[in-house]
Amino acid sequence: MATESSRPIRARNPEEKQQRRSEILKAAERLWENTPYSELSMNQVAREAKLAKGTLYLYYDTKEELFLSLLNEHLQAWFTDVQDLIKAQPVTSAAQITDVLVASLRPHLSLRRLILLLSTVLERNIKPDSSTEFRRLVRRNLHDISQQLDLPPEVTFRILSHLYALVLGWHEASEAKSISYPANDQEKPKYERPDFETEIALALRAIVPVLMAEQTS
Amino acid sequence: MATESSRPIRARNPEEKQQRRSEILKAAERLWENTPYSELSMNQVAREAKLAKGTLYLYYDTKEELFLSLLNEHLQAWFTDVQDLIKAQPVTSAAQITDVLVASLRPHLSLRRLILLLSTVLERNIKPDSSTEFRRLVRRNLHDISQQLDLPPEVTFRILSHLYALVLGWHEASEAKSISYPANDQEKPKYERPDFETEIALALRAIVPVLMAEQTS
Amino acid sequence: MATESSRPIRARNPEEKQQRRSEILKAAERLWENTPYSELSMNQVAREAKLAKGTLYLYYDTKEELFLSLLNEHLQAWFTDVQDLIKAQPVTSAAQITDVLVASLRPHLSLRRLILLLSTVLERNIKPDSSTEFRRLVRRNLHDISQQLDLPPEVTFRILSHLYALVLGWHEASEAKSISYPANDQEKPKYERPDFETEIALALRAIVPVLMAEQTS
Amino acid sequence: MATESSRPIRARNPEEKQQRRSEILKAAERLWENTPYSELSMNQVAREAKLAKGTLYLYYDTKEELFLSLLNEHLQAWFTDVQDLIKAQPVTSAAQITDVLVASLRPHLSLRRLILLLSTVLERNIKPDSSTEFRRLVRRNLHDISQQLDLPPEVTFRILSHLYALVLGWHEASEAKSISYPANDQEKPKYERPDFETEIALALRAIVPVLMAEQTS
DNA sequence: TATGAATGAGATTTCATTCAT
DNA sequence: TATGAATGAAATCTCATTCAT
Repeated sequence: MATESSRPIRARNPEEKQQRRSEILKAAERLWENTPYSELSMNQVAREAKLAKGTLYLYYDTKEELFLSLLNEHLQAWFTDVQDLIKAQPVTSAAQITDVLVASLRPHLSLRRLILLLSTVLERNIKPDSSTEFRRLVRRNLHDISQQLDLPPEVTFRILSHLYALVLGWHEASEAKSISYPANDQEKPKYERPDFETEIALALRAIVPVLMAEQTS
Repeated sequence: MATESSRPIRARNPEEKQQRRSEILKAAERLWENTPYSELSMNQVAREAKLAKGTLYLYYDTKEELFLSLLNEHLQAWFTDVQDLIKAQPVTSAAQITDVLVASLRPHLSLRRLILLLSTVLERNIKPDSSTEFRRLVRRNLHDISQQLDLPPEVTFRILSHLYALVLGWHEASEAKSISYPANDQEKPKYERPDFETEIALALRAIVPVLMAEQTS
Repeated sequence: MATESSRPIRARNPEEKQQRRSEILKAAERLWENTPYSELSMNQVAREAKLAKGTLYLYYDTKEELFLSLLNEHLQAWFTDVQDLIKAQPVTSAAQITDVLVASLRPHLSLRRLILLLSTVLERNIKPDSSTEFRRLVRRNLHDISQQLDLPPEVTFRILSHLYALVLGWHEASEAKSISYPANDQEKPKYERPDFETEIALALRAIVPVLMAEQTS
Repeated sequence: MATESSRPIRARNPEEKQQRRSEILKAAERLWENTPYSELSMNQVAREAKLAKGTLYLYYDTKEELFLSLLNEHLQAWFTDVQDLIKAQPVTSAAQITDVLVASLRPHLSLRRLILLLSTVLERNIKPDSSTEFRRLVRRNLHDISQQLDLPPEVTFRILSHLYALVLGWHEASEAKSISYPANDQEKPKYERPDFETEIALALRAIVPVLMAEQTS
């Protein structure tokens, strides 16, 4: 009786388990929004999910698996957004492609931060299975998008790879507070801190035509 | 003689201290070449440098400071390489600039890995001083290079920012073994894994002219 | 079965936790019997208790807390002994009180050594809570004893304070090997090293009547 | 030239060395007045003495030796005071002896704190030589005093031993802030904190006659 | 399945002491 | 003799992960 409020209901069947995984993910998500990875402990996630630390490990083998899963979610959400945008309007020219891609990124700040993680932290402690699943997800969406854009998959792949690199690189260069300026720093930076979207748009607009041109050769 | 191996020479004057810092850095460097950050312990660095653990902390306050310092070294080495390359041959066109920059990166694999670190791990546990020093180094070299290239500093800054983003982004996409394919994976990637240098060259060649053109407007 | 030696049983409910605390205390106790405080490391305690170092810190915040707890135990044991002795025989005269107190100390060598610690080392690194708990223990027992002796609490308090001072002072003067005589010392001490019990008895026998007399005035 | 102000003059001959020892002792003394032993680092002593840490160790082998030396000084000063007091007025009765001893302690707070140290910390890390020297000092003064008081040395020895025990014990009970009451503690101690001098006087007054009487038996 | 105590590795700090210069 | 860098042991703390219940 007293236990009901203090203990979560046991997840017995697969659906309940999936539900539980999802709750954990949502908890991690909430914390991730305003906590950097290194300061975000499994303990906190457990507390936020109202579960015991050990329970987390029934659903995710490692901290990295948990965050890779989070990345999966966000990536899928973004892929969906991209596809929706393409469906909503004709996208054929290089400029249109660029615009759609740049616009699609706007609401996905968390994804951008997660992508940085992938490259460093998430490399380790990942089961081959999770890694395979991740690549499968990317491949599947890549394929769908290349069909929608009516481009050869190789070209789509390179475009998105460049986008990925730009997102990863520019995220850090523009938004991360890393090596930040102390409040009283006399040597203020002379140049504007570059804007994520502007620079990515500029770069993509320059790159995409080249990639599209290469296919014909 | 026998003593030589048992105790390091004491670093008394500033030069010797700098020397000792440098030795520690070299030890960290050797380990860094084949050990990921998270598996590289201060204990190991101490052993490799043939110093006591406590001594390390006389020279570097935290693990992060140590690696930021390593990044500093590599960055300076690269900046020097870039400047040497520019001196060695006329570099005026966008294509020439791109070629020089791309070529300069070739021997700096460690730098590329370190840059990834900066964006995630090195954000934390860094004294404002170290952060300031880091930015000063970047600024100084940026200034020098912009003079050599006879370009407005803002343009140089943006070019290098794009280079930075591309390095950061493409490093991960091409060389990192992250989310790697298990040996027995049936689903071999259909597309060639993109090549770091090729893609960066392609992108930079497309971007630099745009940036140089913007200045006149 | 084989597991029994590799991992301690987990302390889940409060009683088991108290049990675990007590085991740690017993381990500390065993070491304390033949190791001076400064040479007794938390590492050793952990090994002796067959626990990981970190586990110790789940139960005791600092080395000082651990030893204050040890003192608590011993003090309580002694207080209990005193009360049992008083119950066992009529104790009314000053002489009887003295005899009981002196006799009660005999088996508590560890307590005497701990009391010395209290005055120097244990002052530091103690949470207010622990300090309060310690004083509460003293007060409670003081109260009980004064009731048993049918003396005003103030008198009991002063008698025990003198006993405390004498124990602290004479412990050092008689048993401690401090500033000990080297084996080959020509200057043998001319006088007998005073005996702890004799001197305390002598002093207490002289003091107690005075204190008891003062109450009537 | 510049060195003169920044470096102490070299102590070459024995007098200069003694002088240097004395300076170190004075530095330690100044710090000891308001710093507990455990918080008083050799580094601080070195700074206070305007010497390098290593130099301290040319004059004192260990931290304990240094503080034993400090104790020596204070003890000698007190012995001298006692002897001066005895010379200044007739001291024959037990009461007079007690009064003189109690009065003599008044200005020697530092000594009282040092005596506590002796019993715990100073036991260790002491060369036999220092220990011998310490006992020699005690013996010499004991002898002188017993002559002045015209008492058998054994009796003087026991009286002073009791005094020592009382000082040690009551110092802790009355002055030390150990296990102190937090400011907002509701459970204020019901009884007055006993006064060092009052209690020692009371005890000594009761004990000395007994000891003096025993000699005749 | 759920729990949270236990683990153990590693980072960091402090400090008495040693030793090359 | 004087120096202060180097040592190394120990305390402390944090955290991902494991495992007995």
